[in-house]
Formats: sequence, C-alpha cells, structure tokens
Amino acid sequence: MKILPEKTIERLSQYRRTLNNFYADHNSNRIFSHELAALLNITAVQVRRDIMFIGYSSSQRKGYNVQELIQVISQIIDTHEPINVAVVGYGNLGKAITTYFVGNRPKLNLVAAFDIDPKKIGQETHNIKCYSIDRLREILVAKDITIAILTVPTHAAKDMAKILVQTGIKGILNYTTVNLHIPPEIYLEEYDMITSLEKVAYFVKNKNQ
Amino acid sequence: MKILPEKTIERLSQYRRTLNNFYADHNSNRIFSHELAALLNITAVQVRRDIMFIGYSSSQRKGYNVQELIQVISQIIDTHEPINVAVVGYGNLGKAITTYFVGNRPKLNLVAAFDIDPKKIGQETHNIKCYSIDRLREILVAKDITIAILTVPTHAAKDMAKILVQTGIKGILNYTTVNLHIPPEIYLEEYDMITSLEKVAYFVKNKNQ
DNA sequence: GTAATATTGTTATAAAAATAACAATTCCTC
DNA sequence: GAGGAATTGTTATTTTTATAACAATATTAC
Repeated sequence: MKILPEKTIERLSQYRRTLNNFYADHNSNRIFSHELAALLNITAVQVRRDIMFIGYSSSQRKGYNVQELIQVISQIIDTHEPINVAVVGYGNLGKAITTYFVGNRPKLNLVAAFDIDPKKIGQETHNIKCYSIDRLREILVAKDITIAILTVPTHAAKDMAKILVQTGIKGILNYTTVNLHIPPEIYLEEYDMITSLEKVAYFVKNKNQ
Repeated sequence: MKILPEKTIERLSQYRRTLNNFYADHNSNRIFSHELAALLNITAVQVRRDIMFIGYSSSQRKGYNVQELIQVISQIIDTHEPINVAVVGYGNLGKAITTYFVGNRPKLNLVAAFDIDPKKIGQETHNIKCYSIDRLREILVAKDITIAILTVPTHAAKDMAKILVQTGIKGILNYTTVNLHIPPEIYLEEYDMITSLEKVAYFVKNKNQ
C-alpha cells in the first residue's frame, strides 16, 4: 500500500484505541463515522476520508464493523514481526513511559531501559529491566532493538544519540529539548513539552482573534 | 498583531531556546538564518519567513541580532502578566514536567501540583508543593491558575477535566489518553505518547516508499 | 570604485491537510 | 414498492504549511 499521510497515521492509532474502548464499553460491533468523530473531537468527514485512505468500506448506511476496522487498522500500523523498543534514560519521564506501555501492545515490545545512575540499574518495573548506560551498545544489538525513546537529561542527549546511530537504530523518539542531528534514513520524531506549554499560553492569551 | 500560524508559534518557542543556547555557547550576538536553521534541522527559508511574520528585520547581509530577536519573540509568546500553571497528577509524568520547568521561564510559573495519593501530598520538589486533589477547586482559584497540565491516570481524567472547566481554567495540556470534551473557549492541546510511538514504528517500517 | 558574493525579505508556487459538496446506496415508513 | 431519510464514499474546494524563486541590499575582493 502507498504510504499514508502523517496525520492519518496519527489518527489511525487513536481510532484503534477509541474503537477498542468503544467495543469494551458498549459491547456493540457497529459504529457510525459521526460517533467515532464525536469521541475524538473531529469531524465525521475526516473519519470517513481516513477510512477511505486505508481502503476499508462498510455495508453502507449501517456504520462500520468495529472489530473489522480494528483489524484493518492493525494491519496497517502494526508490523508483522514485533518491534523492540528501549527507553534511554530512566528518570521520571522514562518511568512514566514504561507505565504507559503496560498493557496489550503485542507488536511493540518495550524490552529494556537504560540509565547512568547505579541506584536505578537492576531495577525492574513491569518486567522492564534497567541496565547501565555502559551496556547500551551491547544490549541494543543483543536484543535487536529498533526504536529508542530518548529521555535523558539535556547534557547527555547528544552522546546517547551518537551511540544509537552507531548501533544502527531505525527510529528515535526524542523527548529531550536538544535538536538532534542524525542521518536522514533514521526516522526522528521530536516532542518538546515546553514548546507545547508555551503554545497553550499563547493561544490562551490570543483566543479572541 | 494578527494571530500567527500555529506552526510558527511552535517554532518561535524553539527559536528562542536555541538562540539563548547559542548566545551562551558562542558569546556571539549575530546569527544567520541558515545557522539557526541548521541548529533546528529546518530550512533557512522557513526561519526567514517566520521572522518576517513577526515583523522583525535585521540589517541585511549581517545576520540577525541574537538578543534583539530573543526580545521580539518574547514579546509575542510571553504574556505581560505572568501565567500560573498547575500539574494535575503528580506521578512520574507530573514530576518529569516539574523538573523540565526548573529554570528561567519568568512568565510561566508552575505554582502547584495535585495528587490523590496521601504519600505525595505535602511533598515539595523545586519549590512546587503537592496538594490533595480535594483542594483542586480551592487552590486553582486562590492561586489564580490559568493553565492545567493533566497527567492523571486514565480513569480519573474525565472528572478532573470537569473540575478544571468548572473552575474557569483557560487552557489544558492533556497528556492522558482520554479525549476530553470541553467547551470550545478553553484551549485544549492533547499529546499522546503511544500515538507518537506507533507513528515512529509505522515510518520506520515504511521508510522506503 | 566595480564586480562578485552572500544574505535578507518577499512574492509565487507547490504540497499537505482539512472541509465542503454531493452522488450513491441502503434502510425505514407508509 | 415509492418516497424520504440517513449514511457512506469520493471528488472538489479551501485552508494551512512549506518550499522555491528572486529582487534588493550590503559586504568583500580586487
């Protein structure tokens, strides 16, 4: 299948979770585009357009089959073979992410955490063990880790990214406030909490324009 | 000034931080658009266009004055009066955000944290005190809190949002995976870590298309 | 001082994303 | 079973965002 728009991919992830919740709550296997849209604060057209993109279609006039739709979305956003993920930096943010992860995400396995603090090394939360940052290279390779979530302090971000790149990581989700410079074949997604907050502040201030 | 594009606001926040770092590191008061762009992994045109939007201009051919540019950006994204912010949910993520906040952000004050866990109530990190969630209404009003960062567990998100809305909050930054339904006059920014990770996984998988 | 060069500021174009419009289909009512 | 209503699927349009093109200006080299 042709690659899908970035925003559609983001929404597909949310559709899937929302559909799972919907199914658990309502025990109904039918959902209308406007129902799904309302749950996500978006428009029904947007939902239908995304669903068109992924090539799914319902028996018209009776909404979508919830489980089928979950299946189709999963075929697109999940990989065939599970992908192994590591959290690099096991401070508060790293631990928060580990907790978010607990549950059923069969194709994305969080398999290791790393930190420099001896007190954290050896800790195990939700079956995720924390290793010394010194063993980063070794364990990334040994455990076939493809994606890294970077949550180290600012001063360490650059060096960690360097090691990740050298080890052949495929994707980095960067939560540090450091702008990383890595080869273009590695997929880099950056998120900056301070920027988000400053954005909220700006639009709170300028809401009447 | 006319309201600026959302993406420009996001970048302005990052320009400012990058410029502050640049000034500290280089002790130079001049920066070219392509230098700033390189630091942020974007194009020089994008930088110049954003700077055009905010109405700043340099003496041509010699780059921008770093401190002036910081000033101009601050005038746009900062408020005149400081804005008070609270973290609702003082688990790992709430604590992580508190830590991120430490430093010089004169116009955005994190003034309180809230949690339901008696063990956390009364804790104080970086001068931020944790209060009982029972006192949320009271303290939001007393401390004139305008923006809330929501980091509570899924099951509590809806109720917390309700209280925030009732108390007249102006903006919410929602890190829970629950889609909130709040009046449109409240600015809502949502961020979903799982979605971000699933997005990275998708584009790692489909990078060659 | 003139030509070449580097940089900005701005307009024009392209690409991405969201919204609107509407035909097609199915279901329901009578 | 005819007519109306609700819903989907898709094309068209608009809006937002990013990129490209290029004139204007200042600096440097000679």
